[in-house]
Amino acid sequence: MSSDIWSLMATAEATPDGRRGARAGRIVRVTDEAIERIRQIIMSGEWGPGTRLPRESDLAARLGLSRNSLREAVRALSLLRVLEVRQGDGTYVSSLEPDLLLESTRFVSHLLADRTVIEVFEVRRLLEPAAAALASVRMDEKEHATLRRELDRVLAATNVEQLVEADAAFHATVAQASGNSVLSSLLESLSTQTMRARMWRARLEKGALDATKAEHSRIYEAIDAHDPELARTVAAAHVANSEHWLRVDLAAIEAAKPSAH
Amino acid sequence: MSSDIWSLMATAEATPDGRRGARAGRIVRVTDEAIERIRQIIMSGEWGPGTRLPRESDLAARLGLSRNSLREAVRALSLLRVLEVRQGDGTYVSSLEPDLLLESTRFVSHLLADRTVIEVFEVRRLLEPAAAALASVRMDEKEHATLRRELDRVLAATNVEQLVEADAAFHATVAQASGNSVLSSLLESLSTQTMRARMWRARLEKGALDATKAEHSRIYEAIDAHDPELARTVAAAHVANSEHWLRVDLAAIEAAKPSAH
DNA sequence: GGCGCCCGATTGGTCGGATGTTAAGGCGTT
DNA sequence: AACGCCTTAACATCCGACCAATCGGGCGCC
Repeated sequence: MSSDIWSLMATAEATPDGRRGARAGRIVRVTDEAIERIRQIIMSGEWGPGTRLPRESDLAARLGLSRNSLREAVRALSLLRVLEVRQGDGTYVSSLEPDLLLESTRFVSHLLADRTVIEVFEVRRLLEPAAAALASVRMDEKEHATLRRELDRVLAATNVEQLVEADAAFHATVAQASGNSVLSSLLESLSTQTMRARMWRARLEKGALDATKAEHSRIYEAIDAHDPELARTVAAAHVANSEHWLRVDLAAIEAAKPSAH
Repeated sequence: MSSDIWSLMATAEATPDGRRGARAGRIVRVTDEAIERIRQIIMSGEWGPGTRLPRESDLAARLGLSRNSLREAVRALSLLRVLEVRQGDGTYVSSLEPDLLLESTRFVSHLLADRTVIEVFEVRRLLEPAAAALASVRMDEKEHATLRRELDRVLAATNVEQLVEADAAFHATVAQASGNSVLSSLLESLSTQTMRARMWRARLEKGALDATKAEHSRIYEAIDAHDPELARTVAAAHVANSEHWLRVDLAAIEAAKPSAH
């Protein structure tokens, strides 16, 4: 029923002999239990952002497992940006800011299959216009100047590499100006470099470069005019067009394949 | 500039003596390098979904590190649902389906601070109406009957636990019926149990139970009528109201706190 | 043919130790 | 007194080896 598998993990106390309570016959790996225990401690507030954890051997003793197994748990939580390990110093709870935590989403989004990349794009189509609309009313003078520079870089770019880089920076600036860090982090996580490269490659080949650059100008102008509805509209149009070029590239790849049976 | 820190990791070949190329003086932990190497191998297509990896000792040798360090890397990728480890059998690449990969997002969303939970909700407000609209035109007869049952469970629920459970199931059904697995996975990841419990608790205390149940009925009816615009509207209203009750609960918690300095 | 036992393969977990890195405090110089 | 160097203790990093738990398949027995 409930799909929150982590919540189902046993949270039984570690017994003195190091064995864990195998509730209902379900065996639990000590490392997974440690991961869950640490998460619980953080969620309980006992360890807030920036807290320094006990040193590995002490924490291993407290959780009732070996240092090596604990290290597996710490490494996993470190990849999720929940913990921050500094060699020679100690292990700390990260700031737990959304942009940090949602980096893990970026990590896995690179691994999505071509089929699901289209679905990712449908989600972007929902988020990007909202971010542009928010940015148009919240953006201050400083961010404004930055966006103008990013736009100029997009307009000046000529090859795929430059285009991808400038395009990413432009959209990141808009997203961050939305004032919603979850929204901007999610948006950045869902926009991978490979995806961007595909789109720009297709556009270059089909001679759609100037049209796309013009779309960026329209977004900038709408935000510059503090017009949220216009910003929403032009951003939506831009994403829809981007999706089109992604499909073009995907179709080209599909056609090039020898197509198994 | 570029925030894709993983891409910046050195991908130098492991040298015979096990040391890694410390390019530009930057030290790289062997485990982090192994994580990146494995990701690269999967992205290259050499290891597709379901592929069985070489056994730990062989893979450790190939990547030029010890079995213990490799296990840290495997454990981390296992938490991200990229790898699937079966004791006594072997380690496999997971299906890499979005619902699996995005579970990591659910894991970290539990750790977001109260302040950012509001931001999460603003994102849900963007996604939920779209999911309802999609569901209203794509949902088939079977899913339809399921949704009807889930609605009845919501209407029959009386305490917070039942409400949270039934509510989660109802919205999950709608999201999955949208036909976009990325959208539904993201939506589920952003809706934590604690968040739901807070909202329902506030609604129970303020006597807003029947009104909220009616909102669920409206959503069901709109989908039943295959009316996407109506579904979008009632879903948006529902999320907006939910956000209101979340704010009520957050304010109550804030007021209860002794307020530091 | 079907059932059950056994064995090889593989991951799970632990231990002890050698090594490199870091922060902090003491000490000398300026 | 202020600054910079050096020592030292604390800590994470990494390794090799060992045994336990588990799974899957093969073999033999019924």
